[in-house]
Amino acid sequence: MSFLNPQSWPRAILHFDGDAFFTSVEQAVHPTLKGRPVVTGKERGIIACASYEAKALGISRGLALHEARRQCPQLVVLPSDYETYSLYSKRMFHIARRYTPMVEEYSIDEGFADLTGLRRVFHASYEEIARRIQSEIQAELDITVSIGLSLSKSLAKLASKYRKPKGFTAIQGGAAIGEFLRQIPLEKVWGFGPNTVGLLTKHGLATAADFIGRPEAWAERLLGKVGRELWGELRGESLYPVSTEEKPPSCTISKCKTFTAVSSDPEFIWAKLVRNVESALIKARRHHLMAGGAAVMLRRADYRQSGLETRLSRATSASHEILPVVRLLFQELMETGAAYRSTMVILCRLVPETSLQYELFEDPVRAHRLETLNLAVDAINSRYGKHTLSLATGLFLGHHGKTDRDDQPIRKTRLLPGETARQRLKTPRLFLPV
DNA sequence: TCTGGGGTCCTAGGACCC
DNA sequence: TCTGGGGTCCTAGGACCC
Repeated sequence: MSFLNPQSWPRAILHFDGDAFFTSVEQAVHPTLKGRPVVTGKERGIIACASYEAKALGISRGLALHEARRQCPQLVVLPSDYETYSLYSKRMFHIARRYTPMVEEYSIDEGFADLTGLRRVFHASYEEIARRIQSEIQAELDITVSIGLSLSKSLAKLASKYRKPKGFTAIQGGAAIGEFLRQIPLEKVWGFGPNTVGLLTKHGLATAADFIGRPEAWAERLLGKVGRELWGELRGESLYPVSTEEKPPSCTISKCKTFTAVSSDPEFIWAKLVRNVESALIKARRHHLMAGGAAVMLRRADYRQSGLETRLSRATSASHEILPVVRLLFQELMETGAAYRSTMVILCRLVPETSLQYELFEDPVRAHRLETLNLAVDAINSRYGKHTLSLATGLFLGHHGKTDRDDQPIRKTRLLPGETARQRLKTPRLFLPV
């Protein structure tokens, strides 16, 4: 094993991480909140982010609000304001992009930048460039970030978390890496979750240094591809590139909601599921996406989960088209008498909206498209019959309580216009209960 | 964490074809 | 009809992330 020459920066990867991002933005926008214990998450009753002042009083993320208020009566509780957080996020990434276009927006409050090769351009060391980015963010946005600078994304991310808030940690080459990783317990490593940590602990490992001290082949044998890659990343080999690609609109949209109390009432549970479907569809339409498949998951009182998934005969974002399908899945899944605590719907196989269905049913009709739309309606009606849509809706309304998978009216119904025999709704498949 | 909500990636194994 | 090998596609589910 040969660590890299201490003076060389084969790669200079920066990770910047907003300190208590949501509450910091709130304090920047409302300076009177500075120095006070602030939390966000009012709308959900659970703390989404706690300012450092709140953390100092023992308030942490995930805590129930009533509990937090009891502990700390002077707590300032705010609803999440994602619009503003996104705006600050954009500004933060914009500042990083003054130095390089190689910036990855990893999440709303953290990102990577590949600074490799910029020393000459800015007549500055990588540390100086990183510090400039850090101080410009603070000066212009009035929020702080913690910085990690190292040879790979995994190391940079560990470094930025090492000192917070407003931290600056650079780990370059050789002995520095080994020394640093000796202080890092396995569970801090990006990519080691509870299961992996458990496995590694069984093999006698405790720190990230222990991990990279094992042979590469050992890491790969035990943990597969991810294990080999992390092994290299932690030794300073940059294997995960900083990706500037805009995240393609996600392939799934899911909505889940936990009931305030568990329920075994099918009508109640169905109503909750319908709400999930509607909000998932609203999101889909906002992103101009249509779902080509749908899945339903129910979580039982004992937290076991089961679900069913199906493809749609064609993509849609119309609730009157999706709900009958979801109803089928729900009926198949719901066990009479069993108690449930949450429902989830997943819209999958999302594709860009082709606009016809959406325009037709959801939008105010625009005059210049009227003719096109009418033609389309005529075409659908003449091809599939005027009951095409009412069949689906009636199905949803009229078969309450039916749970037979071979339910004839359901199986035979042409759920969506445009379906062929091959595309017909497949028999739902069971997800294994967890 | 006694369990919130929204995602991504990887892999084993089955289906299907030649 | 059975057997075998090999390739590809798809899916379910695990694990992990913020």
